[in-house]
Amino acid sequence: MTARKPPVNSYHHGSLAPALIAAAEQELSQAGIESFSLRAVAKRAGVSHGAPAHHFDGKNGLLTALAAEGYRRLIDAQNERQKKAQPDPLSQLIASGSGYLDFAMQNQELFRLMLASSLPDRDNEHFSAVSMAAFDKLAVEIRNVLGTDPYTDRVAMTQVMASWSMVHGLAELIISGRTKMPMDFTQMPAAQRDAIFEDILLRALKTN
Amino acid sequence: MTARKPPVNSYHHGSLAPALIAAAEQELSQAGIESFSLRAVAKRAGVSHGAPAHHFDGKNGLLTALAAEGYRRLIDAQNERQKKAQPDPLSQLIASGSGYLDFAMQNQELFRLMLASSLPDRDNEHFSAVSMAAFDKLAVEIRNVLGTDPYTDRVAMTQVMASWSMVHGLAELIISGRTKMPMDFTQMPAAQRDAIFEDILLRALKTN
DNA sequence: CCTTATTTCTAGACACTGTCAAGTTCCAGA
DNA sequence: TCTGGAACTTGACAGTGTCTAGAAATAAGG
Repeated sequence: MTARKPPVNSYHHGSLAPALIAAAEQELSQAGIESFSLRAVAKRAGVSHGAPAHHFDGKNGLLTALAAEGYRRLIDAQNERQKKAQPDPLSQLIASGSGYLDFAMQNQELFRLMLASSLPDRDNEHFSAVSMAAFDKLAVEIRNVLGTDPYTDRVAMTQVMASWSMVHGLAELIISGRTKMPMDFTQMPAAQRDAIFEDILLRALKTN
Repeated sequence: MTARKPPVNSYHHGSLAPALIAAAEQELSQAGIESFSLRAVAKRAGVSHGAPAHHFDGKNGLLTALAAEGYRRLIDAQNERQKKAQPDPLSQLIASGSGYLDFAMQNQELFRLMLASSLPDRDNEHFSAVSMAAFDKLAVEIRNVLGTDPYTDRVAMTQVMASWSMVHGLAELIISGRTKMPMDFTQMPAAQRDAIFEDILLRALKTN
């Protein structure tokens, strides 16, 4: 239960696991998912090529842990936006979506790993817990807007799916560079971008 | 300019390129993008492991050609839906979206290759031509609904982005199995599914 | 303090991958 | 018939993830 001792020699690192996660994130953002290499991560962390497998049970295990960490930071990014927004339910929902887009644009490869890749093990305990927490967050926000609980009301759950689809689709199109030609959001003043995002995200709501 | 002769011997296949594309699609749908293997494609087509590289200039080349073929069939799937729909612009737009979802659900790995992977070379001539054709199709449908051209009118282009985001996000969430818990579209009567899809897709439209 | 167990990490081997260069087989035009 | 070039094979290469055996360090028990 006590904290790990600091590294005292060159053989035993002391706390390799978090160091490997950090190295993996650097490697992921620079090399991309498709050419992500376990051995490159090991080299980056200064350990032998077999070390990561011992801590994370293989490549998929490391990517699963990294993706779980990503979900925590996705929720952080959403909370960050919501703190600056008006407290009414609708503003909070829009802010949540804006945070989703912030995270996607600032962590493109990590976002793709979390949501568009089949490499992470979705049955993993930590991963499914934190990804369900992200989903729950949206469900609560929708409930606050509509006044009905998505988990019991089918109309509200359809609203959840619509909102999620909209924000997720927009994120995917942006980070894959597919919006560059029609309207390049990444080269746009933040205020203008936010306004368009809000316009688009609001459409997912069926309030009548 | 004459058609290729049929294969007359075992050395020269005669028309290996399309055979490799077909083999690649089988391999893709069964193994998935992440573990797609050029050599497995070669084995499937009954040729040596170096043959595919000669025709498609490497793995990326083959996947690029396959993704381009996928776009053609995506457009086919959309047209198929539209033929059965009412001729008014709004019904045609919805049908186009439904065809998009049909294709995604029936060709999950191919869809992911086309739209969520960075493996295909998006600067490739054929690929960019056919993917822009798919985009143009949506732009025309939006123009028919709104009466203004997205390429000159910013509001209309925002409408294009919203519609695309919505249908694309929904497709991604479905094929990655992320809608299974809240509402499992794949285990649903087609009519009910279509109705929900229409409900969701219509939200992207801002008609007031 | 010494011995023993256990965890952490290394090192080597294995099968597999994509790519490249060189060689073989076949076709087509002169 | 000859010759150039296209189609395809073959072998080699560096790189990958995973597995196993072993070395190095810490922790536990006497």
